[in-house]
Formats: sequence, structure tokens, C-alpha cells
Amino acid sequence: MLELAFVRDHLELLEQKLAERGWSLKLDHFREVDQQRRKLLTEVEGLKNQRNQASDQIGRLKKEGRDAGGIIQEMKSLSDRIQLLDQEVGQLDVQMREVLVNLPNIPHESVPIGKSEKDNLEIRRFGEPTRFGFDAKTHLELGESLGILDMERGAKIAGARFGVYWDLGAKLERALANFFLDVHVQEHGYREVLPPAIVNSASLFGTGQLPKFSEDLFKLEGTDYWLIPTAEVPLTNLYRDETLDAADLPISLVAYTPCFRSEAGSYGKDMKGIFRNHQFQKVELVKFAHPEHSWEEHEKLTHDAEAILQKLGLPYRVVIQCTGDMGFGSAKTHDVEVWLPGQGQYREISSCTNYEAFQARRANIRFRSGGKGKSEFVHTLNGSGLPTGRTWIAIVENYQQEDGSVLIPEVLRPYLGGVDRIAPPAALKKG
RNA sequence: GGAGAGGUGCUGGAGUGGUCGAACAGGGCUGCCUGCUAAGCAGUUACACGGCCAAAAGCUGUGUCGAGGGUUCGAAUCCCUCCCUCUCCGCCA
Repeated sequence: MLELAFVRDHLELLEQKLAERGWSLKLDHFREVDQQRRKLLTEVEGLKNQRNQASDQIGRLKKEGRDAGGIIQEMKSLSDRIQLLDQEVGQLDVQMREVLVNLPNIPHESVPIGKSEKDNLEIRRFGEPTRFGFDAKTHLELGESLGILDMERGAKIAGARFGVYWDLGAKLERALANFFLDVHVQEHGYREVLPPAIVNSASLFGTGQLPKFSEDLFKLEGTDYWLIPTAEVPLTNLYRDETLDAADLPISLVAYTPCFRSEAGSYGKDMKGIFRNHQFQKVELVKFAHPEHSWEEHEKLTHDAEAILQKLGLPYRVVIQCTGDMGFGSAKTHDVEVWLPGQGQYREISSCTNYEAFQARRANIRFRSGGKGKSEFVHTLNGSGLPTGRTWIAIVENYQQEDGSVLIPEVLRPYLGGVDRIAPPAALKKG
């Protein structure tokens, strides 16, 4: 959410910036509503002032045992008028809020202008795309032949876009989660959190998923409970309606949670295997930063996610999402894209975003120096560090061998009880 | 799930219709006092959003006593709905 005063004073700039994001938006209606609202607000506040003074007077008169009937009569009509105006102001508030709440964030100046992901700007690479002397298989082919991934039974017990890991497939995912958490806690200074995987609508509003994107979410019937699409939601909302101490910033949190997405509107896309499932698990990084330092923190956050891929020896590149590709609340997003030999392309594995104060305004997360002075909104940031499912894919595809087995990267072996290779059942029998 | 008790400022805790944004105590801050510290004395101390002002300071208005509605000239106080916490019972990984 943008600041009302800012929107009011920068309507033209805003229309231009939103156009760069592919939004065509006329805000003159907003201007009218705003002016009308302020006019009525001034009026009703003046009347309330009269009423408050009269109330004091009535109280005094009654205490002295004198008659206050005359004033009370007068106040009746005044109160009716106040009630009427309050209602009008309330309606205008709703209209203004509707506009504000549905406005996306303004892109940072360093964000490239573009229409789609094709216009994203690559800023760095690590490693080279993995090449094989044989035809690379997909994670689905490898997973099924190794007996570690089972989409058929996932479909049976739940439906399309659900998978089941077996044996070392399950253990690999667990190893990844532990490895990620350990690295971020021990080497990058994050605090580990285990939040609920169900949140209320106020939380989803705070991070910007509601009201605009409810169709992407799973809601529990007959309740105000929603399954989280990412741990960003519970983590960022931990400090909703709180004022933090500036000395505690930046606050860096990490959590491993399941994530649930309805994937409405993505029918047919990425249907093979577990790349785009309704449920996946993810280690998420969230930061609360002082506005003066949020861009440094954004760089750090991105590097924290990259560090994982480097340790795993997975080739990747980092791109800046262009204005047409970036998310609703983002001021700037770095996409980390890992090389997937099964698809022959780089695919998103982490989006590291600085929201600036966009979420903080919605969620009312402030900070103050030493409990003194005026409070300000913090800047919030988040990114995956990393999704265990997509990393699972990347490992299986990049470390596949000609015989269909998969080598385990060195750093993961301690987490897998020393296992260095996932071999097909047949090979196991022979060996 | 059933029964009961509660939710007030940084904290504890008063307050059941009228100078209540809120007694009192603690804490914080400022000053005085003081070898140092502690104690003592005096003062001060919520937040949000508007308006005036070039701006800051300052002045000023409105709102906020879990949330939202209602009654009333007037609500922390009365009524309704919801949320949360605690105690006991039941159930349960």
C-alpha cells in the first residue's frame, strides 16, 4: 500500500509508473473523492468539537443540579447531522481504500522497464549449464526409475499436482531443509522460526495476497483460515501492529514450512513432476530493515540464497525482474534461476524482493529509535532460501549419471547419513 | 466441545453513563540535591490521523481503554456480535 499523502501529491507520476508496470489506471476519480472526503471530514470534526464542548457543559450543569434540557435538545439535531456526515465520510473512505489497497508498489529506479520475463535483466552467473555425454533425463523420469518420486499415487490420494517422495527421495528433501536452515542460521545470522501454516485473512492482507489474489490461495471452508502460500506471510506478520526498536534492525528470520498454492490460471503449465505443485516445502528468508539500509539488505538476502546453490555446486544466474514481470508489492525483485538440464533452461528457484514500506504500511509494522521520537514504517524483504522441492529437482537433474543414478553433492552427504549416490533398484540388487 | 472469569497506557492496577486520555503505584526522561551509587525533592512521560505554519518548533481538531456494531445530548463504563487469554471438565497427536 502506498501512502495516501504520496498518492494525493503524485497522481501523474503514479499513472506513469503504473503504466510501466502494464497498468492503465486513471486516478482523477480518486482526486475528486479525496477532496470531497477532506471537505466533509473538516466539517464533521468541527461539529464533533461543538458536541464535545456541549457535553462537558451538560456534565457541569447536571453536577450543579441545573437544567440542561435546552442544550440536550440542540445536541440531538447536531448528533443526527454528525451521524449522517460520518456515514458519508465512511463511504468515501471505503472508496479511497479500495483504490489504495489495489495499487501495486512503485518500481525502484534501477528496475528495467519491460513487458514480460523476456525483458528481465541478467546481472550475474555462477557456473556453466551442465552438459552430459548422453541425453539428460527429467527429474520425473529419474525420480520414477529410482523409485523415489511417485506422482501416480500422489494423484490417487490427493489429485493432480501432488507428489509422493519415497525413501531417499523423502530423505533428500529433509536433508535439504536441514542443510538450508543450518547455513542460514549458522553462517548468515538468521533466527529460526516455526510458524503456523494456516493464517487469517488479516495476515494475507498485510503481505499483499489479499484482497486481490484470493484465487491463488486455498481457504478452509467455513472459517477465516487460509493455507499459507509461503512462509513470507506468517513471518512478516509476526510483527504486525507492532513498533520495533531501531536498534534491533535488521531482523532476519528463516523458516521451513509447507506452502500451498491453488495454481489457478496455470493449467497445463509445468505439469511434469513436482515443479509446480499445490503443496511444496520451502525455506524462506524474511528481513525487517531500516529504510536507510534495506537495499544493502536486499543484496545480502540475494547472496544468502545464492550461497546455497554455490555450496551445492548448482549453476545459476541472477536476473532483475523487469517492470512488467515483477510482483504486486515489489519495489525490486532479484530472481535467482537455477539451471535445469531436464528442461534445458534456467528456471526460477528464488525471488528476492524488497517491498520497501509497501507491506509495512498494510501490516502496520513500525520502528522507533530507543522508544523515542516519531515512528516510521520498516522495510520488509523476503526471498526463498531455497524451496526444497525445486532444489530437489535441480540436484537430481544436474547430478544425474549415465546409468540413471544420482550423485549426492559433498555438503549434503552428512545430512543423508553418508549416502553419496542414489542408485536404481536394479543396480542395488547387482551391487 | 461444555462451564466460569477476564481483556484498560511501557508495566501493575483503579475506574459501572458526564470536565476520563483515564486515579494511584512502578518504570522512563529532565532538573535539583549529591565524593560515587542509592535514596530524596520537583517536573515530565501514549499513539494515530487531520488543520494552521514555507518548514521546524509550536498551537489546534478528531479518534483510540481487545475488534466491530448499537443505545444516548454524551460510552472505558449499558446492550449485541466476534476475537483472544486464564481456570475447571471432556476429548486428543
